[in-house]
Amino acid sequence: MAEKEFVSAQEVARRAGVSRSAVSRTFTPGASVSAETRRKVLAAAEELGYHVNHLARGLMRNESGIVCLIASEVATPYRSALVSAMTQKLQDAGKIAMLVNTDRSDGSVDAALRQAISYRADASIILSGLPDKSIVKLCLKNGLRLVLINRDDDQEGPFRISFDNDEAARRILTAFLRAGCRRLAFANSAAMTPSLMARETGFIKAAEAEGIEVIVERYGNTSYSTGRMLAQRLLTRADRPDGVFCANDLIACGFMDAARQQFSLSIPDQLSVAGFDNIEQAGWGSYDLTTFSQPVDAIADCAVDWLGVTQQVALADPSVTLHADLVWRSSIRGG
Amino acid sequence: MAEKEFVSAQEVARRAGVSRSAVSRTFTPGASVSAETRRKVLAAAEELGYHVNHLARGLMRNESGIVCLIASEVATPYRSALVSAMTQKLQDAGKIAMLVNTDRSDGSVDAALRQAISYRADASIILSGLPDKSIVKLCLKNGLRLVLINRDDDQEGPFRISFDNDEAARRILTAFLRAGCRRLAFANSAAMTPSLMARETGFIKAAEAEGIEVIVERYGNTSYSTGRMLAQRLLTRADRPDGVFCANDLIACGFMDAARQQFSLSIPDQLSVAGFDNIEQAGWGSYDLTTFSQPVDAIADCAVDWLGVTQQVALADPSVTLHADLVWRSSIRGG
DNA sequence: TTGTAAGCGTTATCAG
DNA sequence: CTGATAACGCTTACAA
Repeated sequence: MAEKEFVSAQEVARRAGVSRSAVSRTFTPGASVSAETRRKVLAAAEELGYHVNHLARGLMRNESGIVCLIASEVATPYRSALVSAMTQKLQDAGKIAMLVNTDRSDGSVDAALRQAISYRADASIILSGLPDKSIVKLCLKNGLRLVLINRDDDQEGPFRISFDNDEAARRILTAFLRAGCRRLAFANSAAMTPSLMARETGFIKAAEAEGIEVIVERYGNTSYSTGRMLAQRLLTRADRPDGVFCANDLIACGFMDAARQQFSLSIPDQLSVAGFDNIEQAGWGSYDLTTFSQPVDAIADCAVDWLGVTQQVALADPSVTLHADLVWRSSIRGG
Repeated sequence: MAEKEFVSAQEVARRAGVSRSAVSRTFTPGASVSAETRRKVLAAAEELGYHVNHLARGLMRNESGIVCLIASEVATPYRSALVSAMTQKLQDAGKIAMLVNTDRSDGSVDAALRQAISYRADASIILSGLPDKSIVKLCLKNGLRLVLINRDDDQEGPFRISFDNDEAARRILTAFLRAGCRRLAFANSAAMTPSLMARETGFIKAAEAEGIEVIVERYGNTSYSTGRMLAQRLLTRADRPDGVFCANDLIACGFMDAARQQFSLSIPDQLSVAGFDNIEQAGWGSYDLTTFSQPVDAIADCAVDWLGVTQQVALADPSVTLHADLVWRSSIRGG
């Protein structure tokens, strides 16, 4: 069984008693075809279970309808929220997402982009990692649009969407000071991606302007367990910090759990904590974390809108900086 | 700029001074081509930035290399872990994942399958929801393989992977009894998907066998906030339960937070809680939840292996039941 | 091993 | 509005 395989426009045409071009036109929005022919074609198609072959269509039109999503750590709350929003918006725009997981190797962003080229994707949205300059040039030459999320690098060509991390750092500093914190720390992973580093340096600079020195600790990957480890390191210091800005929410959650369970600290009375991302768990009762929201829907909208724009315009405005809203909860003592 | 578009095998052939079939063969594993020609072709391809057009290749071979992942609630911890594992394993098997988000509408699983047919996907893996019988038949007729995850329905045709929920229910009942719990409850969402219902009925039956009646509460969707709401309902009862099996971890986390914060209950001293899925957060310090692990890697392996199998074998063994391991943590009083 | 030629299922062009 | 015909870029007999 099952050797019959797919049904083609040819067969539909025969069945409906029309030419194959009539069939094609019926399934091409805005093509001129009479209501009667259309009806006959649709009936025959339904009966036979015909579906336009997007492979062949993409071959002809040089536009596959595929958009490649390139990401690592897809199971992470923030990343998965982004993937979810992206797939949704792409579908709304009539596109379909191809998801490439780059967890394994390091040069895999480049490999992912080659996949995108091979499938003649209309665009690639890079949610994590950074492609090599040469492959970027290759993509652009091939008409494959590139969107870079959360990368403040000075890459040429790709459309870049990122957040104003400096501004966020300044705002959270003010909040810490108003809460009466005296010894501030920044809890970072050792990943040193642009956005993480921007938060770190932004926080340090903002504190410097107030004459305060920030204790910085970096360790491991950007995860919950890293947060616990950072708590271990920061809270055993003689000059124990009383206000900690964590590079993201995952780290903050780990930090809070360790602070409470291993150091019996009360939050926010003895320790104020802030995070970044506003992942779902930040709103959970055990954390109720003050953090910055990176509105994934806005990012997705922004990216997908840009895909719909003409090439001319696309090249004109190569980047966008969004603002991260401060979500005030109870992990910082109220002013 | 960028109007040059993609480079074809034709151009590579010209550049390398060989026929276009030589180029094709060079990129077809196991085709007969001399080392010398191969070298020339590879050099020319590299120089020109040639990439095989998978659209055209798929058209010829009737095998696109695309596997469609159909899922709702992709941002959820369990679901995103599954998506991550699936994409990884598919890539290892030389396939590529197309992700279709079915959050929006209800009949969207069917729509997603139509997409899969249109792109001539080699298979579709349905992570949530249930397709209509007619579309399933259409897929199968078209040679599109179907995998159904966590669906114990009596669907014909698709390969089904699910967990032994009954067994899990029996085991957790034993644990509750050993912990000295007297009044048991099952906290479920109103989604009533097969796996959720299997856990519920399995738990009820197991308790019945011991002469115990289970309080069942169902509410809303399968989420953290539902867990809080269920705590509200269950913990205000006159016969307040002291052992609660939650349909999944997300519900359990919400339940625990509400139990502690709104009812000042100590877990596990005054209340034992168990969940299902073993999402990352179940292991976080604030929850340390006893739960069942649904090993996403095993599921993904199982699904992807089946895709590689010949059609004959594929039809022979239409389903697999995996065992969910009990992950013992501190949310149930120790025996 | 190599090249030639015939498809794969579309869409776009161009007469009618 | 409709139908033939020529691409699109590739793979695969078949013949050399």
